Amino acid sequence: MTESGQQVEKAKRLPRAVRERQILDAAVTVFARHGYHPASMDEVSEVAGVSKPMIYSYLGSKEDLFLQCIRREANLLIDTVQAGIDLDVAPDMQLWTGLRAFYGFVADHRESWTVLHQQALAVGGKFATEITALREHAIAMVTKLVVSQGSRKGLAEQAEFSGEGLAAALVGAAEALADWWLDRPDISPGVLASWLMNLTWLGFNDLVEGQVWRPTDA
Amino acid sequence: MTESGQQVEKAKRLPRAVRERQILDAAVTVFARHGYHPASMDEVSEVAGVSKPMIYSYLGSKEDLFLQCIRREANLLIDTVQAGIDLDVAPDMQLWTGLRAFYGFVADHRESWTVLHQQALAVGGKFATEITALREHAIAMVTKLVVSQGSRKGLAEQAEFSGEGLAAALVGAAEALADWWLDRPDISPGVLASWLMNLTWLGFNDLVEGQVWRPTDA
Amino acid sequence: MTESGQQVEKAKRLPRAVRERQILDAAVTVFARHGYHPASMDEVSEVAGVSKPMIYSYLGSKEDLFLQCIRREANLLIDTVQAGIDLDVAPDMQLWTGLRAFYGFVADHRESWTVLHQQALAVGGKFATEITALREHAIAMVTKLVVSQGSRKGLAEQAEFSGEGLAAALVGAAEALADWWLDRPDISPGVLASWLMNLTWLGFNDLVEGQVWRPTDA
Amino acid sequence: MTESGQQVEKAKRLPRAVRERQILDAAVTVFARHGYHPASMDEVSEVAGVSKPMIYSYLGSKEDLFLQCIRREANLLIDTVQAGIDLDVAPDMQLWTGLRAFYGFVADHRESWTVLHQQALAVGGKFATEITALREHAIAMVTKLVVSQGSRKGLAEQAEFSGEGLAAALVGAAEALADWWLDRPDISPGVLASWLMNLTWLGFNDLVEGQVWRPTDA
DNA sequence: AATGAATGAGCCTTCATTCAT
DNA sequence: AATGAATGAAGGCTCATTCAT
Repeated sequence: MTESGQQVEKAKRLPRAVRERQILDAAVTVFARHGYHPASMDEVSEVAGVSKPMIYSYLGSKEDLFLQCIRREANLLIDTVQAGIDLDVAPDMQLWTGLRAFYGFVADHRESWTVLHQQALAVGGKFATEITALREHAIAMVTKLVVSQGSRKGLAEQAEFSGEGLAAALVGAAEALADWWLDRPDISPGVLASWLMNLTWLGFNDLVEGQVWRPTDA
Repeated sequence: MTESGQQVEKAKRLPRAVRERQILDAAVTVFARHGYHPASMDEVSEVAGVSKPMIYSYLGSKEDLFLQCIRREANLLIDTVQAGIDLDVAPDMQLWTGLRAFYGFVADHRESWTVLHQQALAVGGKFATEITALREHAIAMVTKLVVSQGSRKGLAEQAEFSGEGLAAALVGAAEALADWWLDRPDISPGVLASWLMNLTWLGFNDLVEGQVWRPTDA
Repeated sequence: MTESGQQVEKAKRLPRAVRERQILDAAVTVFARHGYHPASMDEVSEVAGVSKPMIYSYLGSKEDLFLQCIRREANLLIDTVQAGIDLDVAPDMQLWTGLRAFYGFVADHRESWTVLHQQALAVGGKFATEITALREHAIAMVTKLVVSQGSRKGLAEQAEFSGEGLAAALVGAAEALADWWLDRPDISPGVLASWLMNLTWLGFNDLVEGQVWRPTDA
Repeated sequence: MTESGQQVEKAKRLPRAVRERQILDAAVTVFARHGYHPASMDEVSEVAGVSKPMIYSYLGSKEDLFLQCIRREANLLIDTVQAGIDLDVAPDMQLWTGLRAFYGFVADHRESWTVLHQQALAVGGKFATEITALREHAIAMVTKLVVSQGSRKGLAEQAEFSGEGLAAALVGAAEALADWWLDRPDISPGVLASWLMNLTWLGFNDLVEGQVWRPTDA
């Protein structure tokens, strides 16, 4: 009050775009904290510092709000991973950089990851559809890498294996490791990614025999 | 009438244990159908064919009820898998038989699996704790196999890998594959288990080069 | 307490049918007092001496509740009027007795009449449909009387008049007179009915006998 | 720019009177569409193409707005009917021309009629008072005609009839016929008016000439 | 042993109304 | 003069839980 004429106590009357972001941020926090159903619009409005009618006016119903949270975070995840992949290197390195970017995202956006991974699926309906699409996106990316590696090695796909199945397993392993990681924050994203590479790309048996997969460069 | 004090005229009046099973069965169905929060005690009582006060009298609150569902199904899962593992064979075969038993359980108890895997975690609190314990049980089992295989091969655990981390990833992959499988019922449990063995035990790269892991006997 | 062991303070735990009647009675009162939209379920529950969940459990939503009020009162009105008509007398006397019964109903059930006449139509939707049906029932009854009187007098219906239109006007006049009457309670139902008979029946009789009023010029 | 200080660049900035008319027009439309309570100020502002604060600034609260709608439309109705009556002709012709003008108004201003007849009464309070006044105005006009016709015929008002009651019935019949007419637009206002004249005036004339209908027995 | 009857509490949603620009 | 931004207050509806029979 002595140093600055600027009063901060009333930061009201903000433009719509800003408020919408505030609300979505708050919603992600609250949905991550309680899950969809137990989360109350009251708590969202409180955390956002905005009255409930604004939420309804700007973002629509609770369902709409949740959906927009999911979409925003899902897109952020996709963009982050895609930006982290170096397309000019060998398939294994592409996978590794993608995984590293993925774990980076999880570390930087724990709430987003919680909402996407633990909450949205359980609710079902439109939300599960959205998450399923996200996962299928990931599986498709991994499948492409797997197939391209197969080609490089001059191998036609073996009938008894499903590239998509393997990719689904790999993606599931990556997700599970992310959850496991949440309580062990002292491990770096790169290390996690390496574990997965060694487990799935190289195989446990090779590991046992002393072979280790390592990033060629970064 | 002379031989038995039990009268037949009361089709009701079932012994407590039977009622409790009826109720738990109904609860699993309803929780799998809607998830914990949206599920209503009314629907449980309706599906169980039992009035609501009986549920409260026998099994306690909604939270208690859900907890007992989880525990019953978790124990069933553990028992089923444990019963499926042949302890007299090599570690890889133990893992394979365990996985096969796991997928058998998922196929035979879809509702149980849905409740355990998709719902309980999302609710958090005591429930998540319970599920986490279940998963840690699984991880511990797998870790033991992994370590024992390492010993057989005369290898000290390498510092840069966490047996538990690898096991967590493997368990996660197995769970993810179970979900992926729910929409593709034409694949047999054994085949799913083989995929996982090849992906994690043998490694994708070995696969590509023509090595394939196969069950030695069964 | 000294004179009677009977405690009246807690008249709870009544059978469903009784509660339903209590609730409907209260609802008619409240809807008549405020109209459909401003009426609150809270007030209905308060007037009924019953908690809100019972209303929803027994009668359904606010819309359902209103609809059932309308239907109950409409049927009561129809039954009352029909019971008041002596079918063995001449058409004019049938009309008169019907009107007298109608005004008797309005006098005895002011709230019912208010709900039926002033509120239900204004709300529109299903409710207006219901009221329209009631009115059409009344118009049909009157039309029958009008036509039978025409036949008695040996008159084919004249093309330039619509029996239904005349009946609608007559019914409207009767309703309007009922409203007008609400603030002048010292007039007896029979007198009101006589007024209407003199205004409309005498005119109608002239029509039947071939007299027609026509504009003299324009 | 030299001749006029008014700039053309502002398509907005309309004079207050114009804005008020816009708003009232929109309000009549919206109130006719939904009724008073379900109508929202948002919809009014949207239909009017004017922001909500302007409505409050120019016309006050929702209640004020509705009241001014009613008053404007009521005055329009009164003026229209009064303008349609030829005061130089016989009473029956005056009534007929008045009715014709009334039905002309209903045909030309359905929304106004809906608001006045179906909505305003149901809301009660000030609004019902306003409508009651309108109706009493109509009844007074008709009563005057009725009495003047009685005088022309040299008849003192008979004690057992209330000129006002008869007029109320006639007005009610006219209103009811207007509603009935809304779904049958192929009939001309003049024909409707004729029906009413035949139904009520002929009867009234008999009354004036001493004929009285009486119940034969009860 | 078993249940119909009953409710306190809370949540989603909307609306009339005003403030600050 | 004109409006986007903002909210207090209230209403419909549901649910887990218990009481009295």
